[in-house]
Amino acid sequence: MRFGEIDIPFWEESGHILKICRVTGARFWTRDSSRDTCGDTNEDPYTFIGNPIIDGFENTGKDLKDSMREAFLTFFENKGHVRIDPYPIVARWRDDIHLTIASIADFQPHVTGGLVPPPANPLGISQPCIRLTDVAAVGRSGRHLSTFEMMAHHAFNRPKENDVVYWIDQCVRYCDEMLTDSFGIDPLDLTYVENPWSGGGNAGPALEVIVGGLELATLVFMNLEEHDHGDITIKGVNYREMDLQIIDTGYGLERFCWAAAGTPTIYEAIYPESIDWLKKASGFDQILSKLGLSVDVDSLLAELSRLAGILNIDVGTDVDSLYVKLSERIGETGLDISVPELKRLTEPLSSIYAIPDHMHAICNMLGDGLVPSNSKAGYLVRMLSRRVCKMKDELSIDLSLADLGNHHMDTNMDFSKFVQNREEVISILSLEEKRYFEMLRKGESAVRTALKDLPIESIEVPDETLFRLSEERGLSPEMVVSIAKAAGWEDLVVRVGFAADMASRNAERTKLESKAKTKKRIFPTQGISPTIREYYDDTRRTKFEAGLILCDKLSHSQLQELRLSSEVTHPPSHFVISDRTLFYPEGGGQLGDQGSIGGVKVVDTKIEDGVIIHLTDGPIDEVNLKGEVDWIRRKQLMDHHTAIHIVGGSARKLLGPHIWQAGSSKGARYARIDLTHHSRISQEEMDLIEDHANSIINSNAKIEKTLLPRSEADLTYGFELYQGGPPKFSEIRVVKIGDHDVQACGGTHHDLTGEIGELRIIRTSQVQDGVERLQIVAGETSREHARNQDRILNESSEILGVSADDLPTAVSRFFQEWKSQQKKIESLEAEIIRLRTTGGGDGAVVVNGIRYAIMEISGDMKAMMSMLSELTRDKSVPTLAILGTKEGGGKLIVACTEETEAARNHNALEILNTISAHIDGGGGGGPTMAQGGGSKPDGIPAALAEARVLLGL
RNA sequence: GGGCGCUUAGCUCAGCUUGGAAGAGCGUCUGGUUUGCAACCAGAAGGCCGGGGGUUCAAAUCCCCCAGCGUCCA
Repeated sequence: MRFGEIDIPFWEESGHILKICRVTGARFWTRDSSRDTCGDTNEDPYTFIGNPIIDGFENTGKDLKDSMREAFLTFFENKGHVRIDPYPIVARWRDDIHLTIASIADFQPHVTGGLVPPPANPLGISQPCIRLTDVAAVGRSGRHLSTFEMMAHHAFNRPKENDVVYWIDQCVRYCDEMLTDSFGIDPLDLTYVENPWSGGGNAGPALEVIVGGLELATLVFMNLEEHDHGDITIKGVNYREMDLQIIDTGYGLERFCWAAAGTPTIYEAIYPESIDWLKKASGFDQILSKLGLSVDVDSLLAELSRLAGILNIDVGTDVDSLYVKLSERIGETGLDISVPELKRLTEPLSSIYAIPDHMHAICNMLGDGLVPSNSKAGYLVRMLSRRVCKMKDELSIDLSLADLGNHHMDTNMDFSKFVQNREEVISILSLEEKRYFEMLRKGESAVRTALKDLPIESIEVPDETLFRLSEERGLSPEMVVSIAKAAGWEDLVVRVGFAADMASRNAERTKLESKAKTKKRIFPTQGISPTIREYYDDTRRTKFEAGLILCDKLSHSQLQELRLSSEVTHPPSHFVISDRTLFYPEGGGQLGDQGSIGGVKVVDTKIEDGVIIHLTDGPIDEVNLKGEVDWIRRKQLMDHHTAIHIVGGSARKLLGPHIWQAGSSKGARYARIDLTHHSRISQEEMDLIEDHANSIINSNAKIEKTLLPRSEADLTYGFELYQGGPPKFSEIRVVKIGDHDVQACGGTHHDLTGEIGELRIIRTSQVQDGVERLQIVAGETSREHARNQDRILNESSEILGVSADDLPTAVSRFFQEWKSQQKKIESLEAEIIRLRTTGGGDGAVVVNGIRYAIMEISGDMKAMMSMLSELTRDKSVPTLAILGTKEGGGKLIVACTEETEAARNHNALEILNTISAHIDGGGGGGPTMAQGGGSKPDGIPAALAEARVLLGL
């Protein structure tokens, strides 16, 4: 049997026969001996529209989803599966994806990698998921969703340990029984298509479960992992059998609902109220009646949905050519509609369908405490919000994004389960809409500037311009064209196929970027067992003894790859590895310890594969080492680290559950913490957080550090634990500060908060949109900071001769005076120039009707320029002026009155180039105006003298 | 995480490609005009061209670093 083929006793018992699909060539199993397509081809239209294939569900919308989910979970509970609560939609336990994209994602990589046991085995779950790869097709295809729930039953087997819950045969039996018995699907309608699955380093056989042209579920039997010497080769990659073999199923809740409701599109099955509401708000009925279609609208919609489902809409699909195809296909069914008519109907309709879907995703993400941003997961909420804003504007709906949010939460969600409160979600939506309008407003002038050289009668905007406006300003090609039309370019249209080109351009770029960078090993740590870490036992101990394992010189390339922090004052020359140590290696944002070991100085400490590396300023020649950690530095690092936890907890308490740690750094001089927050943190909020944090210090709360198994830690504290990022080990070190804050953390902390003394938040800044950085000093650095501030104040006020209290007023007064005096000097200089130039000025002679003004003046380039313009402006007095100044290394200007004898007879640039040699300089300009400078100011008189000789004066 | 862009008058923005006297519109002020106006006419004030380096005789303009803001992609 080849990989991917599935032959189980169930097939024969239940009367399934193996067939090859006439269209796709796929192997599939069916009970229907007359069937010759697998069910998922472009020749298999939906059969359930207007004719539900799932029985027993009368309702629609949220109620339908709730009862469908319950039916699924109950079925599997009755089959011995434990029901598990869904995980958050923001996948904070993973660092490879931002959002939960499948039920199995909940258990990756820790459970699927065998590091941690599953929460139950077997288990049933309905996991809300978000996938944005096909977001462009949502609302158009009739079946695509960005948010959906993946219902699933999972089992984790270890066949080598004789621990097998169930495998392929039993899994298919469960599936088949549920679909036919519980949901009343006609067994003859069911097909199981063999379609092996591989991805993310794993692979296995899989079955797609198709009913009525719709893929209702996928059953994956994950039993292979990538391995260089594996004996199974798939697509050129070698795989071997895994110790852990996983039943990974996925049943589309919304698709079940659709099949049970039989509505024209999936959207009407799950968001019926929202769609009716949006149709009313947008006057969709009027749009329809204006079209004056001769055909019945409902049957047209049903037909559209069936066809749009078959026509594959992918990212980058060219929508225009799709319309042409769609119109042709509808024509074949006897309905007559032109492409423009079709567009006018489906454009607003697809928005009405997509808005509830997008709002569902948005509310889920915000409810989970996600903050909109211009990068990472936060960008995904922003992108969806902007899509909704745009669709809503195009529909001319007089509702705000917040209105849509309120309606959606009322109609389609049970918001009580979310960490974020409803008011906060609404205020974030209002903020996002404001930002959207701001972007549009700024976009208008950007479009005008970008198009200013484009002829007004143009039909197309250059591709490059559209790409740039889209990437730099967030303006889609449609927006650009509509703005440009309003500004005068009335004939513009978006080039056919442009969207597809832009998508493929992005795809191309992404491909180039995805060259995986693997973390390189810097030190020869292979074969060395992990160093025994003694710094956790007693955080106050500074002296220890250890045995030497390895000491070697640091190579040049090692030094370069180390990326030492600025707190490392001496460059290291050697590295030392011992069997045990008290030195804390850089990790979790806390910098490495310093001190001494074996008689040499330790300038920094790193860790690689559990082996701790002391970076030293010299070699070690003894085997039994004595080490001592620099306690003053360590104490300061602990002050800062514990303070960061306290401040993070305080911010969370005061600002809300959307506050997450987005990064942190703790050095000896100061520490900082990056927090997700939707607005800038004000001075008042900063003060409140500081006060709250200091009250925690003053309460002298106990700091407990305990080691817990991952699953136990998850269960006890939830995902809030992982502020510092996804956990990497099966055991979690939990640092709990009284009742204030609890986090997974490997850093060194005090035992009591009072040991810090005091902390101060000295600065806030924005790292990126949606992420605020707080700079913190604690303990000794806090006092140092205060002293330093005092010193700056004292020195400044001493210079001005005022008291520190009067500093702001004094500085402002001096600045004002400085500005007005500058003005006065300028106007006085101008006055002097006027006086000198009226009446010809000194050194001016008139020859053949041309005035020659050649003189040295005292003043800068600017003064010289204004004098020059005084001299050469008046066309009734043709003038050649040559001015020089000794300032700035020597400057020369030559100019003649334009359009006069002076300009016809003389070339300013030639004169300048001849005389500028005297000041060792050069210059440039045109025939009527040239300027230059040099580096020998004393040559100015000689230069001017030569000019006189040159001109024969 | 990876790009790209922006920062110039109180506000909105040109100018940067190709270095050579800092611009427009709106707003403000003064004067004129008008029954009236989001009116018109004439004039004026208002700029560390984000900060710091560099190249150059000369930088808003070219190069590097930093900061703030925006945006796209993952």
